[in-house]
Amino acid sequence: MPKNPNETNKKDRILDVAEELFALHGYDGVSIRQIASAAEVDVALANYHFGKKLDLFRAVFDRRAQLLSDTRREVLQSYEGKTLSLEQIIEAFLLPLKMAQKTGDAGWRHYLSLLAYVMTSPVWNKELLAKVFDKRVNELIDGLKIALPKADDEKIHWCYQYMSGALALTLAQTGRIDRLSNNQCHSTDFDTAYELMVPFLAAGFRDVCGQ
Amino acid sequence: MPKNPNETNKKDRILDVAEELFALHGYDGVSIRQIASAAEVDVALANYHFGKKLDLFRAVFDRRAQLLSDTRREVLQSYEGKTLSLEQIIEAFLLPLKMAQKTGDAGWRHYLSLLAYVMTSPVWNKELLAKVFDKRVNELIDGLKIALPKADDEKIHWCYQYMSGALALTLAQTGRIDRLSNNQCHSTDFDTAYELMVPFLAAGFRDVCGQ
DNA sequence: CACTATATTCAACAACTGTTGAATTTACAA
DNA sequence: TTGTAAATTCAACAGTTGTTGAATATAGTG
Repeated sequence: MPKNPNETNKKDRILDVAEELFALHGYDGVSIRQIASAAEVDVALANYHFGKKLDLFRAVFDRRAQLLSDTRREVLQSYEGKTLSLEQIIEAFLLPLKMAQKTGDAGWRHYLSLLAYVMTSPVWNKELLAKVFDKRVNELIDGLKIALPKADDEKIHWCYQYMSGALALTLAQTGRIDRLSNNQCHSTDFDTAYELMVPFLAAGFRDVCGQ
Repeated sequence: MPKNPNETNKKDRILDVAEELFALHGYDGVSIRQIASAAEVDVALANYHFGKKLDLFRAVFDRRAQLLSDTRREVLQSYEGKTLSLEQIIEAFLLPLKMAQKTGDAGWRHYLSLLAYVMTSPVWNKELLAKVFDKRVNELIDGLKIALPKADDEKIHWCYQYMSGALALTLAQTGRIDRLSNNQCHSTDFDTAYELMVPFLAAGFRDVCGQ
């Protein structure tokens, strides 16, 4: 029985299950048979719909990546013309945290964990992130340069990486913060993570990148 | 021919090669045969020295983990009695960045990438980090509570996670900052990463955690 | 030298991997 | 109903996986 009883479409079921398992165990940690089995589907069906395993992985990644990148563009365009504040740029970058809580479904949570896996992997990083996200990211960095005019490029890029890392570890939902805090904090609490991360990062940017 | 021509000990060669390959492709992305082949060693030898694949992975992780945790303890003990400043706590946490540059060898760089892999993985995180690192980490968090007396525990734990993420992505050395900056910045430049990360994080902590 | 423990290799196992072609079922339009 | 394309299953392939037991080599000791 599939987790979402409304989900009778086998093609989508394969994507959903693959998304969850890839996020948890990585690309090489999951076999097509495990995915097919969990989706209650024949092994050959995944191949019929998505081709090779690598193509299935790309399909899983791309499904929500485009939506994420597009939403980021919309957010940035809503400020059209006006100069973006530092906080607004950070909020646009942290948008993934907002995506999951809006719908509230588990699929997005799994996907964001997968996104963290890709962001922190030396191999996937190069292949997958560039295609969909780089254009928006360059816009964000250009915005940072305007919002922090006194900073040189090197400092901005390093601070951007710190921001990216803080986001990635939160998206990963490793459960570590739950353990370290004796269950006072929860990995899945993206609301609190977002509320505190914005001022944390803004203060860091201002301190390192002047003014 | 092994990369380090002085390294004739096959047992150590297996560890070195496994360290590099596990860091790059993850646990499931590397086979024992690939490791043995790269180390120019028979497949069965890895099993003879380290047992099962999982034990080999643990051996690779533990080799430098203990040294890292011990060095952190020494740093913290050197301040014995005195109250730690926020910057000193952050510096103790960012110690891994210092370990690699001190020796300058590639082995540490590979290991830190592996550490990032473990830190960001939902499964390894739980199994490996707790054993060796949790004691020191709790000391660091206690230090943060003293250095930031007005902050409640929840905020400190979240800020700690942001710090942890910023460190992890840097340790991962994904090469993304190199591409985004058009090779102005380099993933392996731990010196610059450290110099800028300390004030960045300190400012974030102070802003979110009062004082 | 002979003895012994350690180190290393060889050959093989059963299980699992991704992938495919043909057969079968289902959905749907004419 | 018949015809047709899409969806799904079945069975099988060649290669790879982790692991092991026996055989051989090496190093060090008496």
